[in-house]
Amino acid sequence: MLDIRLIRENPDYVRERLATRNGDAHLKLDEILACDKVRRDLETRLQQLNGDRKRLSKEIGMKRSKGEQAPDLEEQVRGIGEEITKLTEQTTQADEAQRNLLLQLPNLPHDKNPLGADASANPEVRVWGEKPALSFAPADHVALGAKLGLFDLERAAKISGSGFVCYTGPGARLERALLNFCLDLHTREHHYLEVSPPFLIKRDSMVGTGQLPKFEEDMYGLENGELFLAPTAEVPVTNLHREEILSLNELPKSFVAYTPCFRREAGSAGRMTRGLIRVHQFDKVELVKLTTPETSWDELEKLTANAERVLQLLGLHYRVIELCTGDMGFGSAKTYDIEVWAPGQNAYLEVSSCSNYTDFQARRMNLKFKDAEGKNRFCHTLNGSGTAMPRLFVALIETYQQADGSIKLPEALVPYFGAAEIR
RNA sequence: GGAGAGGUGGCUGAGUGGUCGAAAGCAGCGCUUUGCUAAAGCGCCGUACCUCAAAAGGGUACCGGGGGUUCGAAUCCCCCCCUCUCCGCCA
Repeated sequence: MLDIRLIRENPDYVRERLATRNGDAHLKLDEILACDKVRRDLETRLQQLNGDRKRLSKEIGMKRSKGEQAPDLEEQVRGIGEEITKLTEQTTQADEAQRNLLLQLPNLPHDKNPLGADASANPEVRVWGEKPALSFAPADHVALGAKLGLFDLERAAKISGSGFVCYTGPGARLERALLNFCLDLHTREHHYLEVSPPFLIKRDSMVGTGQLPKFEEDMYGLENGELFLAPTAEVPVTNLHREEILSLNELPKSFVAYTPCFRREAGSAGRMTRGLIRVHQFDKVELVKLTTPETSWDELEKLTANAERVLQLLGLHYRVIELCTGDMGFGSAKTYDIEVWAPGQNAYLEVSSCSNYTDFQARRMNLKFKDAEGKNRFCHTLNGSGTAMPRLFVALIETYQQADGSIKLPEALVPYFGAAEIR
């Protein structure tokens, strides 16, 4: 959520920054400013009336204690009270209207972000490794999975519909190995605190990280819309400290969490959805940081490097791209995507998206910290997947496939998988 | 699911209709004194919003959340949420 004061004081700046995004958010500013004006006028009048009532009621109390009556005063205050009731209602309405408008606005992109309308304008930041030179035509992960019995898409569809996967045998074991590998790496070497959060999330928390109110159709909901299946561990983990004031010396806070993620993926059928590439339920190991505004940009670089380390240790070729203003997610001020090479797809797959949300989520969650001067300020929040499993799984088996259709696993994974190859 | 107890400022904890935004203690910040790895004394010490060009200042709201009674609610009434104890059920 953007700061209403920033909007009020620098409307042109905010409008200009929002206009670099896709969408029409920048056109809503006038409506918000008008609403803000109405709200403040109502509030000022309401406060005057409350003050009057408070003062006069006190006077009545004093007279009563001296044994005097004051029927005329009481009548006057009663009248004020009726007006207060009316004004309170109007003020509450204006307040809610303003908040609802603000919740529709995306975050301001960072001033230095590359400008652009869509993914084609995303600059490549760096590349690690090289495309593996296979001496044979690489098989696609769906074919490899069928041959080696790694997963069963048909039967998963029988149980739950299309877009679900059931890992089987060595596939299920490989999935588990990857999760444990990531969790161990981020806890032991990168010193993140592991948390295992709830997967069902209240509406408030979904609003806190920005999934709601705008993107309800992307979520799975239960209990008449009061609970949602977590679309990413970002939601429960970032909300851990909502409504809290953290002390300076405990920041930055770094969390790593494994959760399954549930997404409707509404409207994305048909494009790059083959096999495991885009499914309704997938496992992910997520990184989350709560920082001060002063350190958040450095921390984003570190978090991204931590996420990249997973691919480096697994020997997977990848590239890092920076998202241009038009391609960035709703709450993000700056995002790096990590895309891993998948030979069977002959394409890069996004496995990790590392974002700085600045104070956008913190304002929604009311998450603050006490700075060196003792003032309370909003935290910055960051998150990035330390990797979405199905796609990592795809890149891994496609990269390490052998001519005979078996898979030779990278060194780092062998202790987790318990064998060096799958055949 | 049933019965009971409770929810007050960073923490502990007073406060049952009016001068209570709220005693006291602890923690924190500042100053003074004494000196030595600390003590004592004094002062400050919630959040949000409104007002003000800004600072200073002023104001309003907030005692789990919402509604009600009343001239006036932390305090009385109703509903909800959460925590704890006991019982039931169950992995």
